Amino acid sequence: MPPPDPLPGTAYGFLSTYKPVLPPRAPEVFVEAGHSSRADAGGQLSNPPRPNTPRVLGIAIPSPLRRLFDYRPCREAPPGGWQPGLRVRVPFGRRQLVGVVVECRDGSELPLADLKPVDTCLDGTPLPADWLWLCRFTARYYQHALGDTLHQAMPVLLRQGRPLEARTRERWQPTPAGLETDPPGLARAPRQAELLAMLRQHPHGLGTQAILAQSFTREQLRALADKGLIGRREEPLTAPWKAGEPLLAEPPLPLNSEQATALAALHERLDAYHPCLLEGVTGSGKTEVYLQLIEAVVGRGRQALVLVPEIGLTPQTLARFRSRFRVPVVALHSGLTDNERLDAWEAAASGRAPIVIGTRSAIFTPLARPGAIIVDEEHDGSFKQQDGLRYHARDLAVARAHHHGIPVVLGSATPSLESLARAHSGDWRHLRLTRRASRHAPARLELVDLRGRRRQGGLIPPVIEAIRETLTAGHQVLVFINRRGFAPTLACHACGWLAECDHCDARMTLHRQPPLLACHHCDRRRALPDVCPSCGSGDLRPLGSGTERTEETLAALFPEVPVYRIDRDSTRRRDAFERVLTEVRRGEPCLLVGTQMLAKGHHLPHVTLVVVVNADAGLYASDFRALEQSAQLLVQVAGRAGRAAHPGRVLVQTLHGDDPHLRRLAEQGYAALADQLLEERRAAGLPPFRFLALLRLESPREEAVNALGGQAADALRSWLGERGLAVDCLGPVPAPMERRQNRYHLQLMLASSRRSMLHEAGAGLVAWLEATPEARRVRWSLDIDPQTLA
DNA sequence: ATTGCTCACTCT
DNA sequence: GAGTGAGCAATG
Repeated sequence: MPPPDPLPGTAYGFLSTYKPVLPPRAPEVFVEAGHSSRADAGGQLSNPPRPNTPRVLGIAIPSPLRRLFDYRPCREAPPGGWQPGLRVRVPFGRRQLVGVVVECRDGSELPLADLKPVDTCLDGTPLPADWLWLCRFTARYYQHALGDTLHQAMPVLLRQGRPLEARTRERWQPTPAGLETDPPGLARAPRQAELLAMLRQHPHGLGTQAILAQSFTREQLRALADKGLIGRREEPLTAPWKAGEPLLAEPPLPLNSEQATALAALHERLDAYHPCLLEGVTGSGKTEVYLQLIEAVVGRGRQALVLVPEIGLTPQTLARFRSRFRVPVVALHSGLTDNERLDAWEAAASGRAPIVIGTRSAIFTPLARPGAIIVDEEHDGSFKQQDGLRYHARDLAVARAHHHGIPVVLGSATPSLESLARAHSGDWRHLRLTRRASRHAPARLELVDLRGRRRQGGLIPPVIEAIRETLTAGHQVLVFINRRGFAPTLACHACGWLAECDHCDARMTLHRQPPLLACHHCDRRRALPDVCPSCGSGDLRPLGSGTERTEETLAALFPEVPVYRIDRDSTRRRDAFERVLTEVRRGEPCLLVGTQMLAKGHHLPHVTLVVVVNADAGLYASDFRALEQSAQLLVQVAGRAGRAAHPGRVLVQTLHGDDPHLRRLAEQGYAALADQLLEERRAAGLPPFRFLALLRLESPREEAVNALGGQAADALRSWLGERGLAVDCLGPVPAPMERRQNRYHLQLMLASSRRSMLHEAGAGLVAWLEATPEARRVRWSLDIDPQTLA
């Protein structure tokens, strides 16, 4: 029986039965461990079951090739027999690669004699089945090569063939002989006697690192061990938590009635697939609901996986989880070494780590006893990978929860329209938290009309006045401006010349620290010209404002108050950002100028005024998600204001103060705007009411992309017609920024209200591209459910 | 993706 | 005639 559709009506479920149409492939024959093999067929009951010995292994190779390669098993079979999920070292062309067994069969399209044997099997037991399932699902859903998917979903050390085993740490403790009074053999060894005395104070033993830190030596340890006075024990780095031991290190916070209702709803179904949208305004206590859900899940001996946006895995977030629980909280973030990452993966896979928290790629962490998946700030764009394997971790979380039959909670103050549509339709449970802990209603957005006003560093006089009042009252001000650098570009006032990048269809951003022109699309840099390169005039002026210019203006206007700038340029040093935040949390009046790095996640309790320098930048972008994303960002920024005892103000500068969308957001809030945007999306036939796939083509040669784009569109259209597929094919059209890094970008859009048809069309298109010689000279990629059309 | 091969073209 | 680089086919 096929599994129920995890996303009813919009079907991920069809993937479980879907077979690509082109190119023809041998049917997947899946021989599970312990089943049918010729060796077993004639086996006698009295014999122990012989390990499964297939004649052919279908192996996924780390390469972009969308097919398996067949090998013969090596002489030495792994202890449990040949099974999908085993890593093998294989000869591939002139190289040796680490691949993964995906199929165990008895036949091949090729004569068996033409197959090379596997070199060695690297695993005693297969990599976790849940992980393999997720990778296979991902490869099919995103139409990506399975070998590459598996490769990317593995920690680096596993890719290199390192065994998957728990790293251990040595612990030393006294033996019974060492515990007796006056053990022999130490009369002339005072340091050894001291070391033994120290170890006798620690009945559970001490780690080698701790002992060496006390300036004892390995020789002394070895000498005591040789005398039989101390013994060595290996223990895993992450200690297992045993059911029944106390789980919490500190008591849970009391819940308000909304939180209690939400938590009760989650408790109702902990043993089944249960997708929930937790829509909670900033400061309404979503995290506490997560923590108490995790408590219940771990209390039942299961594991919880928490996904957070890239920017959200801060030391504070982690500290909150770690201080609540006595059990280990394993964090997966970009700062880990390869060894640490492997340890974390192993701890999750073995079940020793009850709580795993990480960013996008953490969705591929195997879990021995999955109990719940939580996606915090589910609307955040960083959950979608934007190159290579273009997966969406939130969507995979839902598919994975369905596979495991466990709850999945998607939390946000500003849910994506996709998730809202599912919640509205009743497919997902909709839980709401509307009350802030601080009693104040969330700050309203006040629109401030920029038209015809003199601006200083992007700010108009009444706004500067409001900043002055707030600082005078002893509070902090956050100025949000989504543009790095000093000014968006440099212009010649004599001839109208603008600083443009040679390699992209984009203006170069003017920076002052250090002074240069930089392209934010290709990282190309140029020295500042003294005179206009076009007409020789000296009248070159910055056009518009970025963070540096606003910082400079504010520093000049308010010399008595510190101004902190937070953007990618100012926080390049690892801890710079954290240092500023620590300083800001002390509560002295100050000005914060920053990009969206500041808008997300950070608690800034002393900020009572938020200024948005220009709301229009994102609002009128051509992308169909621009409005949704701008609204989410504005609400997130506004959420920084007035979290403490003071209600906050949010001033939003705009040239379009009468824009109906912006008005609706300001007057009625995000949910009201979201409802309207959903209606507009429905009318326009856009997601979440129809599904998109975007073929991107890219080449240094403009003619090559244009020719291929036209051919692909023609081939696809006639193919769609033949098969009677209800899929629209739009384009080819140049990408919004056609030339980037001297490469030309073209795209072809596929749209359908039926996921299965879209998927079939995508598979057909990929097959055509793989069979078309011209496509080899153009870089192409198919983006399923594209997040942006850029 | 990576490798090795062929063919054409340059420099000595 | 050796040296180099673009284009291409194969990878089990």
